[in-house]
Order: sequence, then C-alpha cells, then structure tokens
Amino acid sequence: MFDIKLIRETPGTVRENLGKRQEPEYLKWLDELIEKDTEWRSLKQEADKLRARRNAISKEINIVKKEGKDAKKLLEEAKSIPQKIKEIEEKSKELAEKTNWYLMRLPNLLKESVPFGKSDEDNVVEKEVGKKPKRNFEIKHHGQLAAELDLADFERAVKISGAGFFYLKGDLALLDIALQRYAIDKLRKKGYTLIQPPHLMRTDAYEGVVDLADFDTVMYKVDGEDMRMIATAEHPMAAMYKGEILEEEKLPIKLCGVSPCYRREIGKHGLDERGFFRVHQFNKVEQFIFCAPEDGEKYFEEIARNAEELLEELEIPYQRTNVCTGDLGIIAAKKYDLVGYSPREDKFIELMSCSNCTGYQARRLGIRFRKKGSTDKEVVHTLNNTMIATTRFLRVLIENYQTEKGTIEVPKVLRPYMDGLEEIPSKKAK
RNA sequence: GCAGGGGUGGCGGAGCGGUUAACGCGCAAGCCUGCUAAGCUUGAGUCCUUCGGGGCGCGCGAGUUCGAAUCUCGUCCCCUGCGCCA
Repeated sequence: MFDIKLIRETPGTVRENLGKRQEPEYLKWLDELIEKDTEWRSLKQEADKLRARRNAISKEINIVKKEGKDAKKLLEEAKSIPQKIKEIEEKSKELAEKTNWYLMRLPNLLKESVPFGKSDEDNVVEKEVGKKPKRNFEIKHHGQLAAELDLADFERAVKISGAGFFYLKGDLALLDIALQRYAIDKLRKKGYTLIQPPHLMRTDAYEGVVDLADFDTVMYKVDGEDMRMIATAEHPMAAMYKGEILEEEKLPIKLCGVSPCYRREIGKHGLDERGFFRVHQFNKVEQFIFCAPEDGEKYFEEIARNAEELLEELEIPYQRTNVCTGDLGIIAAKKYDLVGYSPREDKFIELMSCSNCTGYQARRLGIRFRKKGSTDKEVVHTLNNTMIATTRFLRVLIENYQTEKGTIEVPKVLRPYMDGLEEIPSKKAK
C-alpha cells in the first residue's frame, strides 16, 4: 500500500519515480488520487465542524436539562444536524474508497539501483557463477527420466488429482526432503527461526498480503469456508504480526518458513509438459525478514547472498539479475531474480526471487515498530526470498547431475541427508 | 454442531446512556540523587488542521437517541464445557 503522506508532501518525487515504471496509467491514477484526496480532506473538515457543533449542543442540552429548563430550541437544532452530516458522509465515503483503491494499486517506489527498462529483456545480469557442464550425451527431460526410474508417478496422480500433480517416490522424495532440510539447517545456523505456518488463511488476513482482486483466481479456496490455501509461506509469515506494534530491539525478525505451496496456475498451457517445473503443489523454504527501514538494504543483500550460497554449494550454475523498472511487480522496491542453468535447454530458468518490499507490505498489514528511546512509531520493512522451491530444484538437479548411463548423482552436500547415497537410483535399493 | 462466557490503549483491567476511557504494569522525556535503584512531574490511540483546535476510536456492520464503549439487531472471532476426532 502506498504512503499517502509521501504523495501529499512530495508529489513531484513520487511522480518521477512512478514514471520509471513505464505505465502511463499510474500517472493518471496519481493525478486522480491527489484530486480525490484534496476533496476528501475538505469534506472531512466540513463534516467535522458539524459534528463539533452537534457535540457542543448535546452538552448544552445536558446542562439545561439538569437545571430543569426547557431545551426545546436546542433539541431542534441538534436534530437537524445528523442529516447534514449524513449527506457529506456519503460523498466523502465514496472519495475515501477511491483514494484507497489507488493507494492499493499504485506500485511501490523504486530504489535508485533498479535498472531502467521496459520488460524482462531489460533485466540486468549482475553476475554469473559456476561452470556450465559440458555433456556429450542427450540430457533427458527431468520428468521423463524420473518416471522411467520409477521415482515419480504422474499418471496415477492425474487419475486422482488431475494434471499438475505428481507422486514423488523413493529416493527422489527423499531428495526433496534433503533439499528442504539442507536449506533449513543453513538458515538456522545464520540465526533464522524455523517456522511452520498455517497452510490455510482467512480472507481478511489474505487481503493484507495480496490484492485479492488480481490474485484470487490463482488461489485454491475451501468450499463452504472463508479459507484459502497458501500460495507461499511468505503470506502467513508476512501476516503473522498483522496489526502489531513491535519493539525496536526485537528487530530484525528473521524467519525461515517451510510449507507446501498451492497454486492453481490457471491458463498455464500444458503445465510445462509432464514434470515438476510448474505444478499445483510444491514444497518451499522461504526467507522472510522484518527490519527497521535503515537496515532494509543490508538484509536484502543478506537474503540474496544466502540463496546464492545455496546454489553454489549445490553446484548449480546461476545468474543473478537485477529486475528492471518495467518488469517489477507492484510490491517490491527492488528485486533480484536468481536463475539456474538448464543444460537441456541451454538457458537459465527462474529458481528464486528476492524482494525488498520496504514499507509497502507492512503498511497495508499495519505492522509498525516503536523506536527505541522514543514514543514514535514507524512502519517496518519486509524482505523475502525463496531459499528453495524443491520442484524447480529437482528439475535443475536432474539435468545438471544426470549421468550418461541415465542415473542422477546426488550433490555432495546433500549426501549426509540421504544416508550417504551418491547416486539415484541406489544400486543397493534395486 | 450445542451450551455458556468474552472481545476496551504496548499489556492487564474498570466503566455498562451524558463533562477529560478509572487504575495498575510496561515505555518515553525531564527533575532529584556519589552510582544504581527508588521517588516526583509530564507524555504517549488515530485522522484532519489555517497548528488555535476539532473529529473519530471500546471486534465489525446497521439501528434507537439531542447524545452510545454502555441499549437493540445482525455478523465475525476467541475462550470454557459437551460432542466429534488424526
């Protein structure tokens, strides 16, 4: 949610920043918002004056009545006021709803370091790490190989749940858990608190986290109940401190959330053939931080680095791209995409997404903190980054670690979580 | 699902038609004091403001009234017990 005070105080700066988004409609919204807000404020003053008058009369009536005198004249005036207030109120309510509509939809102010551009083609690759593996055999599609090795069953999942679902089996299911566990341990060592959030959330809480007008169609809802299944652990973690005032010394709050994610993925053609890349349900370990505004950039780099380290330790070649002004969602002020190498397609595919949401998300949720040594309250900043989305990783692992004989090598750092297993399928297991 | 109880500031908790939402804890500023502690004074919801002040605020939404935290209706949530149950 946009900060209306910024618009009132420095409309020029806001306009300039919004302009970078390359979406003329935003500037139109801004103008309309300013107009409606000005009108709203003047109506509010009008209504407030009437209320003040009514309150004064009410007090007088009380006094006059206690004295046993006749309050008829005062009562008449008092009775006439509520109708006037009601008329103004109707107009001002409408205006307030409109300004709120704009505040919810105007995108966050961009950081200076966000590259200027129109679409994802203008995203800037800031670094590339790792050596792309050279293979002199044809790399099999990850889903196909998993099915051949009896490590995944897509057909039976389709039978009971439909396309986009799968059974993970045996060593591959274990690999999925190993990935999560490895990511969790890494974050726990860095002081992040492990969180298993609720997987269902009520509408009012979800509204604080996303714009349901846009987002609702991609979520699963529970029939007959006011509940939605979470699309990511980011959502219940962000909403966790909804409406609270935190003490500054408790910041930063660093969380490591682990949960399945449920997404309808409506209109996604073929769900990327059969496989794990784009599915209705997957497991994810998510980093989330609430911090003081001045620390936002520092922790943004920290969570990006955490994810990069994970990629390096798993020996997956990756690139970090700085997402450009035209391709950023409305919530983030800055975003890195971490993309991993797919040797089969010889391109980088999206694995993790790291966002600095500044106060945009927290303002809407009403999460503030009290500054130490003062009584002032300020909106906290929120940051989030994927640590691991297991299905996407299964794909790149199966591709990058595929051997010529059609097996999958287990990354060294994951072996302790796999009973020392070096290769899938296990020779012994067969 | 049924029955009962309850939702008030950062927290606990009073108020149950009429000036300023009592009191306590915690917090902040200042005073006092060898230091610390204690003590004393003041301050702190939110919105608008021409910075004088004014409005709103007691889960949410309607209503009654000149006036509602307080009365009426609806609704959501929480707690306790019963029921059900991995």
